[in-house]
Amino acid sequence: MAENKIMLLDGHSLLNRAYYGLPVLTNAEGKHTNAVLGFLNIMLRYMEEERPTHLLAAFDRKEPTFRHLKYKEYKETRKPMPEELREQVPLMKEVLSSMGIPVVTQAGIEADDILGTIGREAEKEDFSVVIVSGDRDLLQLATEHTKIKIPKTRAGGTVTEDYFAADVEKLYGVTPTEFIDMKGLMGDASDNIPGVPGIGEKTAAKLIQNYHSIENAHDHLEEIKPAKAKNNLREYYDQALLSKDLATIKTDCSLDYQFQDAVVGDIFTKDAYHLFKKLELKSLFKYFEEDQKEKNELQITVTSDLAEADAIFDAVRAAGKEGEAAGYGVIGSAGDCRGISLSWNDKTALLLTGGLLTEDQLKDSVLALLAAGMSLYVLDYKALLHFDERLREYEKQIEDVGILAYLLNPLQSAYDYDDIARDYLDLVVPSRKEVCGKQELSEVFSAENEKAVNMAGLLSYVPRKSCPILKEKLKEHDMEELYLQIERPTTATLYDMEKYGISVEKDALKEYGEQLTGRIEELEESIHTQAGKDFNINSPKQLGVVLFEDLKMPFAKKTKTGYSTSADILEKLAPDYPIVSDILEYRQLTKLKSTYADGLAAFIGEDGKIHSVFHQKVTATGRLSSSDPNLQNIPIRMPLGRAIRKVFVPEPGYVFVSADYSQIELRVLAHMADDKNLIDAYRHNADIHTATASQVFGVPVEEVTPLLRRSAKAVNFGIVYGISAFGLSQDLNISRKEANEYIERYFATYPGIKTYLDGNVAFAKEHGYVKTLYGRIRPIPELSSSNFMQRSFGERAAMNSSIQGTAADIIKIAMIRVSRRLREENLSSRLILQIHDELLVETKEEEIGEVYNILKEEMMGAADLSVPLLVDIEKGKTWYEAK
DNA sequence: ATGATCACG
DNA sequence: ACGTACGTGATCATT
Repeated sequence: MAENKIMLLDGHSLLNRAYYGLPVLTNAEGKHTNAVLGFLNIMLRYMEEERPTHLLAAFDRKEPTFRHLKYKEYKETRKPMPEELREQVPLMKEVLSSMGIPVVTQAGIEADDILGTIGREAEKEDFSVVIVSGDRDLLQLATEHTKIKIPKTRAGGTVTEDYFAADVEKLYGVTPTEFIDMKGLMGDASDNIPGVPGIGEKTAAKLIQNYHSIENAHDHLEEIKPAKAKNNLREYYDQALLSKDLATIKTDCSLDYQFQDAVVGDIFTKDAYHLFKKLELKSLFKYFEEDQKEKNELQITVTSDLAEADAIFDAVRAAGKEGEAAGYGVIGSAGDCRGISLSWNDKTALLLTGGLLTEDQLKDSVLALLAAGMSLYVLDYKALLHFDERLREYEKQIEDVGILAYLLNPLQSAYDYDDIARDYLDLVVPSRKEVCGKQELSEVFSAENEKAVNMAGLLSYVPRKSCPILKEKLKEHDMEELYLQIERPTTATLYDMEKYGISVEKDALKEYGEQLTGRIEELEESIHTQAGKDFNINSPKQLGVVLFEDLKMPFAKKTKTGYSTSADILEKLAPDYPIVSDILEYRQLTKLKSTYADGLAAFIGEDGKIHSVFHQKVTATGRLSSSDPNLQNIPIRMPLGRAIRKVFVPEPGYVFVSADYSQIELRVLAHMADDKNLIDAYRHNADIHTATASQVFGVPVEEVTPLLRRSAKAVNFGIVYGISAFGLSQDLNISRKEANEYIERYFATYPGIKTYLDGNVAFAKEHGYVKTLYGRIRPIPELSSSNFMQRSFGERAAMNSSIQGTAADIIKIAMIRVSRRLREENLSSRLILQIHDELLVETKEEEIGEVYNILKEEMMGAADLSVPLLVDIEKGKTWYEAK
């Protein structure tokens, strides 16, 4: 018969260790989960290692006191537990209970004593015992049959120290019992055990090795060698005995528990699964997979037979006639399509290409479903437009569940089928990565690959099942109009921009890069000469050492890993050190070379164009983002960088027309805050930074100096970012006190702004999110943090998000209307880029006038605010000239 | 994979 | 006392 083995967990100690070992982690609701996750990881690992038959956790009854906190004279020395950890204690107990693991707590008995008592009782019952704790105090409980496991976080991973009695003796030279006496002598500051003054670890170990107990040592007081130890032991004998008592873990408490309850069963229960799901402990989902598999496995019909496919389309169409919608997904992409996935009623089918069934046939059949009035639910509408752009004609019959999920919570990192299944269907399914690895589904797909078939089925099953749920939630949050009027129509616009791309003059770009290389080599040599040695200038680490150690420059500021060598620090040093100016220039040029000259060149396609990707489900605020390459951060501020825009050119017969909103965020703020003063300034078409300077600093407009204007501009920016004195002081290189005065004067000038921002933060604290003018939400979990820094961040984000988000909403409206006008008026000009507050239109030369009008009208008219939305328009033969 | 840095709005 | 401006993506160095 297998031996019984019980594993005892020191609840608070492990939670504490896990909390400090892992970075902050929260779920979408803002619940902190890092300690819970860390605890579970340690627990699961040790269960694997030890294979215990029994398992339980001990917690202190009340506050996560450490031992002896009840002695109030020591209380002050103990730091209070951070709120983020405190809130995880009840959570952890709930998690353990859900896994069927007993949580033992008892009034007036500390966790240590619970562990000690149960450990000894278990030994008596012939269990082998494993006690897991982050606290070395527990070592006194080690015996021949009781092992103490202490997890330690070291350089990323967790390493474990295992101690039986013999191991304790080997390490300290004393038995576990003697360990208590040793501790009584040396004390423990972190545990508030006073010990004997002047006796540290060395002396304590020697005394106990010789005399085996404090009492016996005291009996042989005269023999004790170092006079200091002798005298102190005499003088502090009572304190030593008290300390010993404090350090002793009780093993004879009266507890209410039964070994039977601690028998390890299936810990991955349905309850645990739901709790993990709520907490978004994604890394643990895999443990449930085996159990859940049967429930998740879809009944999928797989066919590439033409007649069978027709029958399926007929069935889908029939469901459509009944008012049902179908889920739709594609295996592969245009020109490389392995098949499509359809879900309707409770059926799922894969129609594979091959034989008589072709990609075009499948596309046509799906289009026919739409033509018959059927609605389709999809995971990624833009991707499907790339597959078959005729779908755009049926936009109103297509729902993009990825977008819906993004609107409901824009903070998620992904909105793939598995994320939506998990979040809205309570379904844990293998992720894309698990099924395909680094490859595409179309590459690994075959009808025999069960996992791939299942995943392909999910591509239509998940959107069909989840869409009604998502739409209901969208309604609850009043975001239906945002979705229908703004988000859904935006998708096709982005598709168009991706498809058209932008032409780039390859040779000019190459020459630009070569020009840079020449200067970079010069600088590199100069820097190495001045430094007196060769080093990698691109390595902040090496650079920091050269500047602040070798050359002993001042203003050394540390980052986590070394000295900060950021531009704002280097700029302060540049006037005094020529090498620093060279480094700054070097940095600038290598950035241009690697990211732009070389980086962009790698994306030029056979058509001579760059087709960047626009993301609609990425940002927290509702802005778009761009990648592969990012065309929203092409240089413009510095002349040399700006020059790269010369290589972006329109197609022959076209010019670029660029239209950008003038200070849209500040105008949005003026409107939303309804601040009379700021609204007035905009209505009078004032230079807003000058007007702000004049009012804030109390000087007539004519007397506003460039410096004052610059300061006012920084304040205006700061307001939009969620003002902070520190941030402003950094930006303007002034003292924090001065920055504070600027801010106060600003708020005195524009009291409506202050009221609005405060109100926004208050709303966010109450609801956990902020809203834009068009109802878009941005959750801000940091606001409930007890950590000052995080909470402050949350407050700034609350102030900024509704402004930035509303501006983003407005620009999307403008984009939709501009592309609609261009299309409806049968113009050849097309919208090709959006850079947050700017639209770039590749404009046929004969259409310049019309395009100007369309841009002005639609951008200015995109929103009806209490201030005018001004738009600056320019045209040019390159992007450089159009700005 | 993560952090530092820097390009843009 | 705490230590930062808001929102992105790309690159390089380093673990």
